[in-house]
Amino acid sequence: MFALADCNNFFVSCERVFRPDLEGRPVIVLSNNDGCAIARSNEAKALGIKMGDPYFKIAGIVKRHDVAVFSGNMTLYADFSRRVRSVLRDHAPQVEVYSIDEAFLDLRGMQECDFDHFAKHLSAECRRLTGIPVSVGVAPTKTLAKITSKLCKQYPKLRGGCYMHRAEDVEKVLRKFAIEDVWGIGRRHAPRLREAGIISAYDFTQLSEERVRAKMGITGVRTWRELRGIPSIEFEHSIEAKQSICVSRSFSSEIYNREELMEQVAKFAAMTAEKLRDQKSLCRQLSVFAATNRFHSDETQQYGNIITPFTEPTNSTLHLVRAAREAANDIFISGNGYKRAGVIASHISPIEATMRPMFNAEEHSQHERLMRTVDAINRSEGDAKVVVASQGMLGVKSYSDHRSPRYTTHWDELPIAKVK
DNA sequence: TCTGGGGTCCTAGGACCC
DNA sequence: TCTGGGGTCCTAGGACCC
Repeated sequence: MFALADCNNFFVSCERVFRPDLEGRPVIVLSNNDGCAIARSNEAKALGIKMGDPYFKIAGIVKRHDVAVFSGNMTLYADFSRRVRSVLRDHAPQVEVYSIDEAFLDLRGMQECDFDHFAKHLSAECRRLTGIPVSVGVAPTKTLAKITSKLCKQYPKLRGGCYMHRAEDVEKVLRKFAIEDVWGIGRRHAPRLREAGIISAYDFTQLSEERVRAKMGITGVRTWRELRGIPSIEFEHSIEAKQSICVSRSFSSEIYNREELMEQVAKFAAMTAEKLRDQKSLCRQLSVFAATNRFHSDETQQYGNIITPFTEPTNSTLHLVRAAREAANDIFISGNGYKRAGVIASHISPIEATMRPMFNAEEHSQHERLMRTVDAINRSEGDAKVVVASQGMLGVKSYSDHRSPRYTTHWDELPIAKVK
């Protein structure tokens, strides 16, 4: 058996932990730059606010219904995510962290277990110890566990946990489960399937394997098998290092100045280098892009993209910032307004498995020490205390007008600290 | 005025090799 | 006119996820 533990309306739930007055009220959390709604309380969903709705388009609803609005506070959410994971690890033999708000549990080591009781108990423990409501679905495959956890959200009677395994129960649930809501059926295939009369998850299971393979390839077959109760998606027991690392942002307003674009991109490169060092990796390639505002169709459009290979694998802020600035300089065209930019590190390998450079060994080790020292200072004194000068002294050019305090990680931001 | 960010896997086709 | 066969590696693009 597998379980999926899924935090309900996660970002909203994090905000509510320190704002219990918002219980029962519509709440949304916005993406970077206060651009789109990326998390909604049930009350906000009921008002018709959709995932990804631009904030300016729902401003009317927000005002009329007094919706509480928050800018994304990723530091806070990451800390709550860590707390929930810690509770999960205390209750299951194996945990696979799937996203910031979801984790699979491998329960194959727990043969003689009342899984329904287990699911409800785990949900209650997460709530008690972290304040976050979590839905726990247990089923014979990961895909079915996903569906089961959605049931928990739909039916409060299940008290946050449910075990689904009997064939007749599975069939009953799948008959009512819309095909487009199945994990692995995306926006591309769902309409095609619907046209072919495949409306429910159950309909999909009744197709022949050959037909599924022909239409959707091996990934479709996996989903098909999982819905039929045959585990076909691996449980990932260990966290692999990322194969690519990307830092990108939209800006609060277009950038028309060459040096300003170069500084912004340099910041992204510095953040990328830190992430590489955090996972003890090196990269052999950096790709830099900068794009104009795609929503302004009357203006000159550009999507500039430059790939820089490194002769030696690196995770040095100095190397990445230099490459990023040069690329941004080459992409920049005077007169264009850049609304979004980013960098992507790829061809990533672990530091351990990488050959030491044959030349410049001395310089290389000094460089490593410098980066270690910078990381140590920034960890203890707060982010970006030490930066490369060519990043500029300002932050990323973006709005976050409704950000809550980082209650659990930044003491100085607590409301009480400001009272004195 | 205002429209998110960060990943993975699969597949087809080209380059290249013997 | 005729113009092998098979294998690997790499890459770009598509589809999916939260």
